[in-house]
Amino acid sequence: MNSNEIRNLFLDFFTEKDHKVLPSSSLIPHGDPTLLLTTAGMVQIKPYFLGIATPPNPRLASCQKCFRTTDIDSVGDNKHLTFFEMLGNFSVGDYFKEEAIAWGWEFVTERLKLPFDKLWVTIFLDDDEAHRIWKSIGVPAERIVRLGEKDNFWGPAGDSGPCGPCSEIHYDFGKEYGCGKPGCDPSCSCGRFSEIWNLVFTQYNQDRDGKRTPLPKPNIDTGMGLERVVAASIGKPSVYDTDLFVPLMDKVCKIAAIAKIDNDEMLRYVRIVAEHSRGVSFLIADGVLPSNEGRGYVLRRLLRRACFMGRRLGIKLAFMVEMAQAVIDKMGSVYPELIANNRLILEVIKNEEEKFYDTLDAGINMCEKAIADARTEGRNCLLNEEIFKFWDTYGFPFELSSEIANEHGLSVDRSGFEQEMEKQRERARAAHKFNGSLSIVGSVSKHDANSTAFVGYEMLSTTSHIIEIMDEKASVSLNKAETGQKVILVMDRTPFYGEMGGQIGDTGRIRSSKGSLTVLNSFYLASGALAVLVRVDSGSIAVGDEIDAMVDESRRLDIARNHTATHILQSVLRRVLGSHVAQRGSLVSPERLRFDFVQLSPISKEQLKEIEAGVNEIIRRDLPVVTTTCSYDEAIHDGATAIFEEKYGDIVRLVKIGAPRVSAELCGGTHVRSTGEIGYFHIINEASIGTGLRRIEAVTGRGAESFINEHLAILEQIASELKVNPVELPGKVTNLSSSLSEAIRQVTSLQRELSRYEVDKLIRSNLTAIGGVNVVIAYVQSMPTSALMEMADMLKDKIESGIVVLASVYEDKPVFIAATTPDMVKKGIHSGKLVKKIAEIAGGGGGGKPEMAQAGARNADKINDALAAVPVFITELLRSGHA
RNA sequence: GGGCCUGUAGCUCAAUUGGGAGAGCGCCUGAUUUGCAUUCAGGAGGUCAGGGGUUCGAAUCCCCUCAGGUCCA
Repeated sequence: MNSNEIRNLFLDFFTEKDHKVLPSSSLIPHGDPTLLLTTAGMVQIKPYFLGIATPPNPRLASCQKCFRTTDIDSVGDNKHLTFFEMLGNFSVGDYFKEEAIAWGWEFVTERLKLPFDKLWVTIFLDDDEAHRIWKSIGVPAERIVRLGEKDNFWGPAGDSGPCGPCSEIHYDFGKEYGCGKPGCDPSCSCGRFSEIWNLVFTQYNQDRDGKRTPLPKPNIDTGMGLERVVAASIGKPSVYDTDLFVPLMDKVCKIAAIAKIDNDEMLRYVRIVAEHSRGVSFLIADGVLPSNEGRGYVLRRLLRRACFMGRRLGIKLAFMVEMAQAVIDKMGSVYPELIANNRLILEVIKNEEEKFYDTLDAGINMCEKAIADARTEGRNCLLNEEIFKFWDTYGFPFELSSEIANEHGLSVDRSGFEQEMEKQRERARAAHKFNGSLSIVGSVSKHDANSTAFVGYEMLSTTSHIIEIMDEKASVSLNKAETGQKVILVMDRTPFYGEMGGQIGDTGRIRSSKGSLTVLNSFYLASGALAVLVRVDSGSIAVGDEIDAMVDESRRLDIARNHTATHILQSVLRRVLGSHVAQRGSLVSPERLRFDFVQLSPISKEQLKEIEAGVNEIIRRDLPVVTTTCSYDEAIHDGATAIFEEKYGDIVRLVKIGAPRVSAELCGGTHVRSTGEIGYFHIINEASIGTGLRRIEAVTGRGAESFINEHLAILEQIASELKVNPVELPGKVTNLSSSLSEAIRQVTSLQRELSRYEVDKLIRSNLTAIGGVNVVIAYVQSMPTSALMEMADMLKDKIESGIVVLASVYEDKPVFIAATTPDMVKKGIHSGKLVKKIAEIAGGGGGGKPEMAQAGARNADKINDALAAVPVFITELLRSGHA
């Protein structure tokens, strides 16, 4: 049986057992910032298990894309993978152990038709119930193995929460694949047994002290790795022998011109390239882009490892693009996101692969430099710290450093390198520990999403009742609030839009017979309740009060203009730049809108103008904006743009602009009725916000009006300052700037002229001889240090041999320059030492080179004293210099 | 989350213990008129990533922020 058959077989089987099949969710877990990537089938089920959300059906099944970074170094053996597909069936408080075990066994033996005598099961130490059930369906006791917490107890995630024993089905490939020891069973890690299915019985809740209490409604959570099951079904111990990998490995061999894989090392490299090419393709398809942190770094590391392994196989050219295309061709029919993002995937890989080769080139240079250094120091090895630094700081692989060193007859020390690596790991771990566990910010709210009716789409004011009052942090329940207090309220009906999908929350007013309140913000609490933050302006408010709630209408309309404009912008971006443009973030506030999206190449000024004009054209056509509700499937079938994954089975809200439409997006936000209401759209900023990501900020309506007015006012102010019409400004500014630089040129040249004149004067009036040496000491007019130095240079030229000391005041501070001709330097005069002594008298210090030095000081009134001391210093220096 | 490295002219990079911001390539002007990067002379081009601090004085030292690279988790 091949992978497609088994995938379908599984989902069909559980459909028969009244399970609802959920499509795979994205590899980027949405709504769970604590998770880097989707690591198991239960990730999208978790909210149902925790009771935060209601499942569409108590029995669920899925084939889920998963990605685990922990096994990255083990990839290439028979069973570890980074990217894999996980089949699973789930019971949310419905069936339990009995059914889970029976169905698991039925599927494996009757549908997969795995030979009965090849199957073993493991259970948790004291789980006698599981033992009884397995035995009752016919598994012989000698093939039921009891294992400890490490293997057969799941959870809790973190230090508390739901957890329970689990039970695994293992496939026995036979003695010839194992260690051959007599006691060999599924607990042995020799490779003879493969864990194919893990059934988790979530039946306890564990508190912080480790105490477990039974859950009233236990859950079932199972996971079966598709790759391993396919391997077992064809009786092969390696996942790489399945139809999921064979074509990819053939492709690697073809590119590397390998006729036959004839050693273990080569096999491992081929496997890694094939495995990683799947991972990178799927990550990019789900919206991950290379970066130096988080998910992006996982992607980058995977791609670079694959490139490096390819290199070791003798592949000289960039090849990962070809590999990715092979993955897309193989898996695209099951995972359409690969096909939808085909171009993006190839382009990202191409860019990243090129960057990696740059890193390698830079590394080769560093390495050769280090080898040359080692030679000159007479070493016959490269230092551990050096090689580690190449890897740690510049990403240059150890293996390459080692190769290059060996070519030059130098040795390297692998264990030393590993030690440095371990130190690095230790540092990271230590830093992690102190951080502690994150405390989840909850609220005391007893309400959830169903407690409040949101009527804000149809009306901007309504009567309603207060059903809950909490303090500002939602940590204490209150019965009432008085004037001056800031509290959080939940109402049974609300017109206030809670911050969601980038659109910020409404503000407004609440009035009752007893009080008057200002609504400062609207948002959703962790419980799902739609709440408002209010300030009690006068009177009081209590639970149960009837109130009138009114949204700030003009602000709401500003927001609506920006939100509808955001939808138009997205559709125009796709038209102008291409269909790869995908939303990565959005902010809709009354003042402006911000839109982040995937775009690998920079956007030209012309394109930006075209985008802006395109949006305004749609605004002027005054197209109707229509919102409808329908099922998720209908919407997607209708060609709507989904931004974040909606929950399966949800009724979604679809916002369509125009007919024939220019945009259709799933969106819960508030919009204008027709595009003409937006008035005018103006882009105020466009910038890169990271690899492959760009951001556009824009204003509309009133915001655009005030933006343009402000800018026109600035123009007019400048024009009146320069006494010209605004249209004449460009010419005027060009003239001004060129005449200014001309003036500056003249001033510097005149200054130089003046200095020359001054120099001649100083030679006549201030040249003295000290101990037979020409010395010029002068206090000159204010000028910057560089001008003083030029003057000192001129004086040196004139006197040919001797010492020059100049003083001046620049920006209220004394400045000293000392300059010495080369022959006097040889006689022991150091300008730096001299100028330092001089400046010290005026409360400063200085230094410089022997020929020329500068100093600054604090006391301008001491300059004359300082200069008076110069002859003494020179005499001293001359004496000690001669001695 | 924790390290390490980098940020200077359009590009590639220098700048010694803190002391006058530079080179090569490219660009502009003028000569040269040539075997395919001709040569020569002159010129423009810099918030030394940004902000704060230490100092008489900071590209240089310290702190923070931003951006890029890289490793570990």
